[in-house]
Amino acid sequence: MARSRDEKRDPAASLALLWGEQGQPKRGPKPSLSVERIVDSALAIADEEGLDALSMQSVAARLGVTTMALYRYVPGKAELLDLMVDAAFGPAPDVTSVAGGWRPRLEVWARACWQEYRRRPWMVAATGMRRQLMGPRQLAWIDSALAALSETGLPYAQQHAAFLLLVGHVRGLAQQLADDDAEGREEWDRLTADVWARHGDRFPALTAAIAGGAFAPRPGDPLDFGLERILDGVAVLVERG
Amino acid sequence: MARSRDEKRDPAASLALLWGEQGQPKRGPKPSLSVERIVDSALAIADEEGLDALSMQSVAARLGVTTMALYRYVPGKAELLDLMVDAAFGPAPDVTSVAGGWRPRLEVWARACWQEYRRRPWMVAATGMRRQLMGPRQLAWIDSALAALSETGLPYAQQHAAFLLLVGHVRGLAQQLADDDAEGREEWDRLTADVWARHGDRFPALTAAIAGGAFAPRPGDPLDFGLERILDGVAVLVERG
DNA sequence: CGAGAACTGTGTACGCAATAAGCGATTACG
DNA sequence: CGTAATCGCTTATTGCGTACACAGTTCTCG
Repeated sequence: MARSRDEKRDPAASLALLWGEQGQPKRGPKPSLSVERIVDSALAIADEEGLDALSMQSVAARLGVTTMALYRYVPGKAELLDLMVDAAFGPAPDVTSVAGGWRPRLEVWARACWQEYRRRPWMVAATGMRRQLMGPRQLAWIDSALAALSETGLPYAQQHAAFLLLVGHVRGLAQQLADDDAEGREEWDRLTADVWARHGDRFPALTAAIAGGAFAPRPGDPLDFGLERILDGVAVLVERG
Repeated sequence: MARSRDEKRDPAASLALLWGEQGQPKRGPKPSLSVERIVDSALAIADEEGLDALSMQSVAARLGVTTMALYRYVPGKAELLDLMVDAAFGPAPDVTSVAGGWRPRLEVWARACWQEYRRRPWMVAATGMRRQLMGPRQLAWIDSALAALSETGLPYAQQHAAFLLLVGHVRGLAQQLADDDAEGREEWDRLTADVWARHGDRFPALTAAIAGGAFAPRPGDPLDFGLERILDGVAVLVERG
């Protein structure tokens, strides 16, 4: 029930690849490829042409080999995606060097995370479809955030919950804005306005909000509002503690 | 550039379908299907077997027609998904009847929204891949939340931002827990523990958190923590007013 | 040094998915 | 009644993921 998405995926194999735990072969011809080169090509394709353009064939073509050659290095597309997801993020920010306690550190972390999602918009779609696998990069980011949170003195359970809250905000925003810079934006706005003219009267609160400019593009980083609210909320909890 | 996901999608057609704006035919044989029946079948398949099992063929088979028959009613799979996403949510909660001002109302709203996501875990994946389209159900939910938020007296822009924050939390949590009740959970934990034993020393904060039980399953609704934090944060803003 | 085992990239082929095009049957309007 | 619109269906195309077997390459062991 509802778990079919993992049916063709081998998490153990992904993890082994992720942590470099496959002993390299002793005999046989020199490999002309490597897992790393394959992942790099896949990332390049996703960056340049979007996730839809990512296929075993497109990756192979970019590397100048046959499609099936990839299967000597990677069990299948699902596992390749696992590797991409972990590799997509840059190195985790070193938050311990930020002065001012947990709050500014978390802020720096959140902004860095946000930057990564903005840099690779396809990540939202890629991770939305599969359970997250614990790769080295992923863990480094988590570790970095938890390091900042540990200074709150909150119980560990609440630190974890706060972390999830923060990531949820970043990811949610990334999804919200995933296509906002794209050229389809205009058509979208036109269509929405059209729907609006036709049926707006059925939604009074929304009508008022639109009239009040709630949906107008605003200057500044869209991350800010939620970030401040969340940290305020955590601060309330810390002080109460 | 990263917009390929919409390349094969006709948002105008989706909207027309969503709002029932396609004049019904005058001549020709009686249709044996309807858009509604198709969407219902598609929802049933997604609910029972997951998003991966959703194909034009599976929908058609469930309805006892050929695959191509569906194309008389729906332009393509992308548009069918648009319809599913809007139809997946039940009617928006009537929040105006909740006593106590904006805070309890928003809380009720968020919990209702959370329930909907829990009921249809595939929604996270389905909406993660495509820009949200404004369907009637969708708009009703948004309207409901904005109605509650309008009582904060905050500027409309901030009401909107607070709304996004709340949805982000709900969605983020839904994704986080999407497979948690599934039978694959055990293998997952085993693999993660294994990775942990091998490389845990590289992540001190994470190690401490795990030792402190940060990742242990906890009683109570996982939504609560973030919900309270967010509302606390908004409350700070309101009082500061 | 020579044999075979381990490993490489490749060619071919299968099955599934989305969907374009065209066919005969059906039905309301003029 | 005829004709145009519309139905569901058959057939064919395209692209995908991947199983399988083959031929060449390199290391290890006898």
